[in-house]
Amino acid sequence: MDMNERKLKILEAIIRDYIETGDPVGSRTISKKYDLGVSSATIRNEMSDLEELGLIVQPHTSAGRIPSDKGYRMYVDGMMKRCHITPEVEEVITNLIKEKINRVDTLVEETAKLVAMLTNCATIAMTPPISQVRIKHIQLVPVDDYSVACVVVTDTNSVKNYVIPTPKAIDFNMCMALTNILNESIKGSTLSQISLNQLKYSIEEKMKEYGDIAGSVLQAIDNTLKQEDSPEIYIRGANNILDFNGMDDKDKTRTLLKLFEEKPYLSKILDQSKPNTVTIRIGEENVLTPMKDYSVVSTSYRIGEHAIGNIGIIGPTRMDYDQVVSVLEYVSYHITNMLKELGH
Amino acid sequence: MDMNERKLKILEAIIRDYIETGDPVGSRTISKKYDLGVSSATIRNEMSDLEELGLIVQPHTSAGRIPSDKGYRMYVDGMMKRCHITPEVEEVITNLIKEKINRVDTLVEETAKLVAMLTNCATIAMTPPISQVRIKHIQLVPVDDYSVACVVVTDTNSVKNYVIPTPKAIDFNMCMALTNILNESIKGSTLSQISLNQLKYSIEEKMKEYGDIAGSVLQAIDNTLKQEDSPEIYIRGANNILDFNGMDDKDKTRTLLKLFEEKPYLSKILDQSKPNTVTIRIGEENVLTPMKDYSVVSTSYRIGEHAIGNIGIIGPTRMDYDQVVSVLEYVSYHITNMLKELGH
DNA sequence: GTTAGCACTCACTAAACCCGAGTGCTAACT
DNA sequence: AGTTAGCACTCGGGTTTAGTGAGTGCTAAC
Repeated sequence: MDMNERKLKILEAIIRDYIETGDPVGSRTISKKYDLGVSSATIRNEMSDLEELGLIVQPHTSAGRIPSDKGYRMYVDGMMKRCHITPEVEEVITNLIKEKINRVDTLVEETAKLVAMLTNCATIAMTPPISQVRIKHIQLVPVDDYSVACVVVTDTNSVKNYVIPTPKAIDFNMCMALTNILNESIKGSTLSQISLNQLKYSIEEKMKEYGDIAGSVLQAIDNTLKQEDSPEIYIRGANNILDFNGMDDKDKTRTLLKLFEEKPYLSKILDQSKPNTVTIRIGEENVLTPMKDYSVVSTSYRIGEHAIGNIGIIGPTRMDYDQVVSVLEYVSYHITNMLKELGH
Repeated sequence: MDMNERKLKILEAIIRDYIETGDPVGSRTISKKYDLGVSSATIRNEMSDLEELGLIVQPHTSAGRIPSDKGYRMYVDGMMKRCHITPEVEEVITNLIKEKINRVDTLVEETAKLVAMLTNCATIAMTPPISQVRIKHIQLVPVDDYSVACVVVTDTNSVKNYVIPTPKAIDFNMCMALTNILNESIKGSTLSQISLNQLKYSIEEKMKEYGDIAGSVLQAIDNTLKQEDSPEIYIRGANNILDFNGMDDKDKTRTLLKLFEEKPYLSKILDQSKPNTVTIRIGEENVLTPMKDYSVVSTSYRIGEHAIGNIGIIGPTRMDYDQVVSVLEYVSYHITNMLKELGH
């Protein structure tokens, strides 16, 4: 048995209707609401085939059909339509980006909020990890005898700081000296391009008067930056998960809420997305077990050439894929665009 | 009609039992489980009085009684007992504090997590606002022509940065010059003690060669610091709110979840707490409307003399007040203690 | 003032029941 | 061969009914 034009149409009708209403959809509904020119009996036969193909399932005998993960997959691969972004939304987005353009962190945070509002899904957004963005300025500031703050200004105009324990006492003058040398060496590059360790010898050379301290401080900085290369992660619209499960399932809701407090896990969820496209993982397609009950749709935006941030949503497998994908595409496209100049 | 010894005992029994079981408690239960030496009929009469006094209520005829807000109030005011912190918990707390002592931010975050775990309530914790902590070092770093980053190292060894738009172009040398002067003036003080505006004239004097730029930059810094004087706020154990309402009430749960994404609101919740004590607001006692369905228990910890951070929990009015108060007291006492040296 | 006894209330549960949406199958029709 | 009408059957969900038991309030006796 094979797919044919009519089967596809019926599948699409089932999915559209189910996404809209949330009720299992029966043959009669389709023959009435969607104009296929055949009777419900014929549709019934086709539906029986679709079920055999694993594209739809029956929650129980004598109920209508609902799409399976595989059915949704076929839908998003072939039948999904981009949907229209209303002018009002468009305006909100552009304003948002314009206003916040100087603060990438808050821009991303606000974007997450917006996407959550538009999609009714829990939205995760993260800034690029520090190692991927170009560094405009780096500054060491003494904190106490055995620690310095390393302040990094990126070309996205966000400022990060790291408190770094140093192996040896370090004073203000030395901070300044090291700051100067560091800036000369790495200004305009990303940390993933330049390994601080490579600089070690040349810097020890230049800072002879401080002995081997400079080198070991550098080492400490390198370690900390590598360890704490974690981006900012925002989650917004968490309340939407209350509608995902048939409310019976408090345990699943709880599990999600707990995960939302684990930043490393959130970044794992978004890691799945590939650059320049919207990635959709439906139900069982998800690698991470707790996500197997949901769909994850994610994409990325770029800042300049290298820096890549992610944004994505978690929602029920029964979600309005058309809309979600449209929103994400639109948002990521615009963030990337508006930030283009910053990263050249 | 008046309270007497026996009525108090009965009230206490009702509250203890209800907190433990969650079921409305009847006269028979009390006469069996708690040894008051009188029959259920007598207790019944007393309960009728207690109800008249507004201390307990009946969810419906022919159900047992449950405490009212007023009843809980009488309980926490007079009958609550500190409860024992188990040695294991004690160890966890001390280890936590020892490990994280250098990073006040993460210390507070981890503490919130711990408290959430121990109390099964949603826990909010916040660091002191920057204006309250002593400043160890302040550093201006150029970001682009029209903005500088102001990096503030506090005597709690946490580092904050603020990106500040400047009215006029500002270069590296000027940053350094201003940095030096600022440090001389405000090192060791808190921003609430010293108004940057006071410094304006003396600084313009010292930096004559830059014209009035220094003054206006200072102004900009002052503005930003005042505006963004917001502390870090952490919320942990949000999932616990799923157990607060009788699951029927999805709306209330949703409202809470939404609020948890509004940092200013969270800080408002904790603002209610008075220094050096554990503050308890039961149900209707809360000023903030959405909190009127819950109890908020909060306290503060100190860093040095001035800096005050808050930590508190939101839970159902039916919560184990004994335990919650004990945990909060213990935790705040220990944070304050361990951080004492830092803030002298 | 305390207690035993008793009638009454009412939420909650389970069982019985009905309804309707939906299916699958068969037989007839094109 | 594909399509359709007709029909028996299934089963989830809602409604009704009855029963149960925890708990109260009142009264009368101790």
